[in-house]
Amino acid sequence: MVTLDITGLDGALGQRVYVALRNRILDMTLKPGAVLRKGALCEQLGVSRSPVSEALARLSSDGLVDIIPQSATRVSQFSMAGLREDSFLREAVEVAAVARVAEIRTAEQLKQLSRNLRLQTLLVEDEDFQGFFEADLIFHELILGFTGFPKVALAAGQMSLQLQRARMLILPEQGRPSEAVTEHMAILKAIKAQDVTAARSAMTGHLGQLISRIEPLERQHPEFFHRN
Amino acid sequence: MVTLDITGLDGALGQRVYVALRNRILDMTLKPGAVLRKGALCEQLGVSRSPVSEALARLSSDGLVDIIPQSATRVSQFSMAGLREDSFLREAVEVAAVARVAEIRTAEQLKQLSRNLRLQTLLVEDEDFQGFFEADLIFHELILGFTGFPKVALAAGQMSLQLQRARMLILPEQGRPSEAVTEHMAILKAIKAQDVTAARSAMTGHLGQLISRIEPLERQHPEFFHRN
DNA sequence: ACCTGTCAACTAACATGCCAGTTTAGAAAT
DNA sequence: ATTTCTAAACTGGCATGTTAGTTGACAGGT
Repeated sequence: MVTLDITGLDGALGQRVYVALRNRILDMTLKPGAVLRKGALCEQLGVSRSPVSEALARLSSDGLVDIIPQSATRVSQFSMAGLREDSFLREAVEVAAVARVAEIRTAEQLKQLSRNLRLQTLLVEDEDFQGFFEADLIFHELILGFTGFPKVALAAGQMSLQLQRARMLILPEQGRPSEAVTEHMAILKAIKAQDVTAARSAMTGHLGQLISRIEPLERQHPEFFHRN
Repeated sequence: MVTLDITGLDGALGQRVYVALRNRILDMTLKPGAVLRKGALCEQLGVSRSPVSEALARLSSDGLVDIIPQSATRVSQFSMAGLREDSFLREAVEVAAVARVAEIRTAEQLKQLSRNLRLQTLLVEDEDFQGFFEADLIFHELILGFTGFPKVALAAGQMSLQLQRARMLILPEQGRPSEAVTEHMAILKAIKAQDVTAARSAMTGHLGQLISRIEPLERQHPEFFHRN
């Protein structure tokens, strides 16, 4: 039984249920194809069906669950085509963002990115891969935020939901974190130099690494993918 | 009183209510700042509060309405900053899309775009601006679709919701439709020539026209904008 | 005249009962 | 043993009663 808890979250009940379920889906605790029973969720969370229904509806519009009317609600499975689409969209937004940031970045912003990058280096040296994972996310969020457009980070996050979930399946690979740090350094270098073209291609190359590592997952974990 | 009707739409009640309200908001029949009363909507549509609540929740996550907890639900007002963000995001996606389409387009796809463009020319000559408006939308949707990534068109549409609404306020401008057709022709020409760089800059220039025409609206219609 | 505290009337959020469509297991027929 | 039909037990969608938080007006004090 998956443990779910909405204590410690704030906001309305529906919001809390949504966040709790979303986290469990994104960290792959709730596996693709798993059936979500409204009644069971209500009992487990100690709330009524209203907030649960609302949460499931939102997850459905996020593409994280599939609601089959009058039948069942399932955690959505991956489709490689869908993941490629998500990657294309994410790349479109992050590349546009890094291009803008390369033009308008301030000294203070460069300092923040440098600081994050030094942290990444240390975490990789210490082989703290969980910590590196988080620092990696923050590096990208910093760049997205430096566009001055808060919605850009939100949109990129929204489009990357399935990618983030699939990423959980990628086996830790010898030397990959260190490569990623090198790629991040190239991005920062281009931003610092205000070289828009270099920033674009550095980001394109970096993001391309993820989808190319996701591609093999369809053979490794066919049970999580749509039969096509 | 705004007329609302969900007959003629299919799907679940919540879906129909959502579409009906969404259309009224996007065509500016429901004005920014207008209060949406659940009770009134239920009575008017002849449904209970459940599907209406669901619809409002979805509109809220689309950013088309603001739900003030325990208080009221309002049609969201514009913020120029938000519109600039939407424009940035839309540009990121549509430019990436046109770049890809320039590379992979087929002869049949070129034919479809040419056909649409000829239609645009005729509609402008006939001064059928409503018809042109729709053909314009279809031109962009065709390009987005030709990426082979259905989600791209959906994402672009999602990001452009506020822009589409604001566009309704732009006064018909002498000669603008004909200019737009010229810009569309430049885009098609670059796609035909498989000139990725030209396609990107043609699309960038074209989309930049819209936001530059939206900018003056804040002075012309201050009542529709957030006080900042 | 103006600030302040209280209260009534409103709202969205939540709980729960009900209904209709889907699924599935088992019985019946072949 | 296999297929087909049927019915019961699920599910999600809808209606509606209940709760709790916000707001705005009004009364009373300064």
